[in-house]
Amino acid sequence: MFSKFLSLEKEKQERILNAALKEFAQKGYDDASTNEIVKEAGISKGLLFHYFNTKKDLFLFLYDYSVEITKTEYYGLINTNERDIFTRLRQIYLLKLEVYHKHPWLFDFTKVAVYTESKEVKAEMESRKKDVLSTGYEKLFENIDVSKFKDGVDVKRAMKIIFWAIGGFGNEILEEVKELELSQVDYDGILSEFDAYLEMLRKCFYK
Amino acid sequence: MFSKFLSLEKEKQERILNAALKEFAQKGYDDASTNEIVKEAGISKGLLFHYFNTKKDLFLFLYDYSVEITKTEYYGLINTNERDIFTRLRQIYLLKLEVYHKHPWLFDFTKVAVYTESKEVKAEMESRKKDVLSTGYEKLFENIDVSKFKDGVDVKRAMKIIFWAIGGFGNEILEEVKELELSQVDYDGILSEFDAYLEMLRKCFYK
DNA sequence: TAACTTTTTGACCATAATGGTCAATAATAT
DNA sequence: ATATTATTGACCATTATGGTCAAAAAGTTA
Repeated sequence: MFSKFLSLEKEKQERILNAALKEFAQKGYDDASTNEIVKEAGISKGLLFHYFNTKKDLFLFLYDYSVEITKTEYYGLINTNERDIFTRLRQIYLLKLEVYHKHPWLFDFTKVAVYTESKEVKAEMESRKKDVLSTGYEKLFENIDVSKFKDGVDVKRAMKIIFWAIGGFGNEILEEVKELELSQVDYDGILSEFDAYLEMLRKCFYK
Repeated sequence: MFSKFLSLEKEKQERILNAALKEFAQKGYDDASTNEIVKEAGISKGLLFHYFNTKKDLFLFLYDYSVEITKTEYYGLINTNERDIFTRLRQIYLLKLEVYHKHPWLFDFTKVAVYTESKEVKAEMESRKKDVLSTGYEKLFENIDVSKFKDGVDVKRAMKIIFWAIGGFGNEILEEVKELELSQVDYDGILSEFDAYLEMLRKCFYK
């Protein structure tokens, strides 16, 4: 069905995909404009509809594509054998940073798609959401070794604090990094800053 | 200039204001529709333009209104004499929850307004931003008593962690609470949950 | 070279939505 | 009953929408 599109060179595919993800992520299904997408992607109107019949088909293709990427490049790579929550979350956030760089609008798009209220696509989204991977949020905390926490610490709450703190740090970094090229990012600086925070939290909650 | 609008009954004013704040907050200046606003506010098209000449005037009025509210009902009420960071942030977040309830779209709108790229209003926003109140973020941490922190703790980082954790908690609550009526909100439950988190953080970082 | 296939274009549709107007109606005050 | 004010919504020109399609450009095969 999308074979024509899929046999394009990767670079062009990505350009179109990114443009479309961005537009939908920013405006939602109804308000997203195919004109904007083709302008941003640098292709003609006709070509977009040549690849993806309709706006709706494009949207649903993007969703399936996003789920696939999320599975193979994010959730699928989370190592649930790592039972130390700090090491685990460290790994996960580095992963997320990478995915973010390769697909800057993927997470935003997924969120918009899942929560869309648009009549045109809601039904299709609803049926897709049924066979979705476990939310991932659960996966973050799956099989964590709780015996490492100090006695008397409410582990659930502690994990939430850790989660929020890392999320806050992550968002701050993401803001800074969003515009930059991968090569411009000071990975080492970010990492040592990150580790300083993890170390503080470890001292707070671990034995 | 907006005297006609300002002499309306408060209830109607609020209805119009909230509808407009919501539409602009959700779609940004360019994509916001005055038709949507009047529909949501339950007034006729003509009336909106009778009160606020143009879409642009409405937008700028809303911004000034938002700044005013933020000043008088939020930043202005922060007690910087309270030097304990936990007590301070506790107070601030309760305040924020209240403002959120009275004006659910105010914070989102302000953000959208400040970051807008729309040609129609960018210049006016730029000049307004100059004489803006200190960002508030600074005010959160102004005059905090750092001597209460454990020796050897990097206070700056600790405060960030505290800030992120509270922000995370706050957002979670906001999500839950957004739709509800003020009377339906289980303030006591939220508060005791909040206090449990604050207590944990206090144990982490205070002497 | 020429014939044929595939990819790509953008001017062009009907339709719908946009910000804004204004004569006319309804509500209120005198 | 008259004058004033508040409110309506059909209407306007303009712009944007998702989608089409004949034709041009690029690529392939001979």
